[in-house]
Amino acid sequence: MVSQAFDTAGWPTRELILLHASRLFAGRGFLGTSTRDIASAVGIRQPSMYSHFPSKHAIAEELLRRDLHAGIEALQRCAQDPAGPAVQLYRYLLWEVTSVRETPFDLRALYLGELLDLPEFEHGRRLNNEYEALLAGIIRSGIETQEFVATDVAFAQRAVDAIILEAIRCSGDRRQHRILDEPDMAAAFVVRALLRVPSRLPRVQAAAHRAGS
Amino acid sequence: MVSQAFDTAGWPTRELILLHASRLFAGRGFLGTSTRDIASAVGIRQPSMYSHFPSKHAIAEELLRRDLHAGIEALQRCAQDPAGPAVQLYRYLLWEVTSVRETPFDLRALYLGELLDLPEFEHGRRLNNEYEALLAGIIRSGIETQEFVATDVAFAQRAVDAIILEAIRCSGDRRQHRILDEPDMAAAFVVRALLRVPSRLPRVQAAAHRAGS
DNA sequence: GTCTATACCCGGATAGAC
DNA sequence: GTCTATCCGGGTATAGAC
Repeated sequence: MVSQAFDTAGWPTRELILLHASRLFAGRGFLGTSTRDIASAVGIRQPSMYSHFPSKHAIAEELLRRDLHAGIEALQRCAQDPAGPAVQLYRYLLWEVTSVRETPFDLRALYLGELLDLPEFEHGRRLNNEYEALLAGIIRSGIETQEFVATDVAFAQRAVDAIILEAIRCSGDRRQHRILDEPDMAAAFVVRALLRVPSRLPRVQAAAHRAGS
Repeated sequence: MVSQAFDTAGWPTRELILLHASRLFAGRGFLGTSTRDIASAVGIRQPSMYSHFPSKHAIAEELLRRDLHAGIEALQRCAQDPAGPAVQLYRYLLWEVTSVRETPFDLRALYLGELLDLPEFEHGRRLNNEYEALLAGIIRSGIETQEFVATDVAFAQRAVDAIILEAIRCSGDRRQHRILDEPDMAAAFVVRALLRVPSRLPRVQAAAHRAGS
């Protein structure tokens, strides 16, 4: 777990708190990380954090909010693509896995741990539901137009989520490069499993890479 | 999160500790669950736990050890099947998802949270590596015999892991029945995505269900 | 094996000087 | 905005009676 490789010179303290908190949460969980750990990673004293965030909870909430807003926007954008559900889904997965690879934040704790189950993260849960509904919409339309196999929508959505979450898991290991967090591999795996005619995959890929990716 | 539905009458205290601890870990994480919470769920006082386990860590370790031993055994058994890698993988997934559905323990925190990253769980990490090596072996042989698509072994293994982990995630929600934790759906999704000729899936399924499932 | 009592540390958060 | 000092609750674990 190297997790640096980003130039943090000149970042405002508030951003540094978000950055280091996300990485500490990833390693020890939200509840396992203390505000003292975060402050010490940033290089300030523990009470100074409270000039930037009213509570530890607020730090995680902002990380969640930023990430889910970006995901929801990307999904809405992809869902408008006239090339149909398979290309829409492929494009979204490319965007998501690329974004996970490139963000300086480590988002693992937000979705893999207990965080979203804690009662105080009601707002994050609402955003997450909105996100999942958009994803389910693309999948449903693919099943209805018979571009995808006739499978249970909820099941297919879970399977897609599973691959996205695994990409998030891998992003923590910055040792191994380009495994599941290789955007085209992840997107191809999912779309191939869903396409009614899997041999159409190369055409879907080509369409997804054409135009404003 | 209802999580009961099992008759715990007559269970020894030690087993009750494991049961309730697993469920509390699932909801608040290992580090977020206190020994007081566990004791109170079992119906004893907090120090009484130390007659059964030398530490909180030892409780999680036993849960890990039991689950990984069972998984490793099942993988070894499936890997000997003469019907080939696709059937071996399909059978193993059936076993795994069924086992996740039926166990009274809630195993989510063991694999989804920070637990395996904590330094004190070195033994669990070793077992987990052994488990993953066996799974990778089946996948590798499928790629070598060209029953599976020519893909990166590590990538395919991650994808299979992703689906198993999602089944574990779903098992917590005992509200929604039979979604990703429907054994045949999970197994079919994975094997279909890996088969070089996806139309062979029905034959693989039939073979997997024949004989000592 | 279970209890009460307790040691001792570390958690989040606040007050108030600079 | 950052600091020192501090409050107070809750954490794991142990001692020792029953």
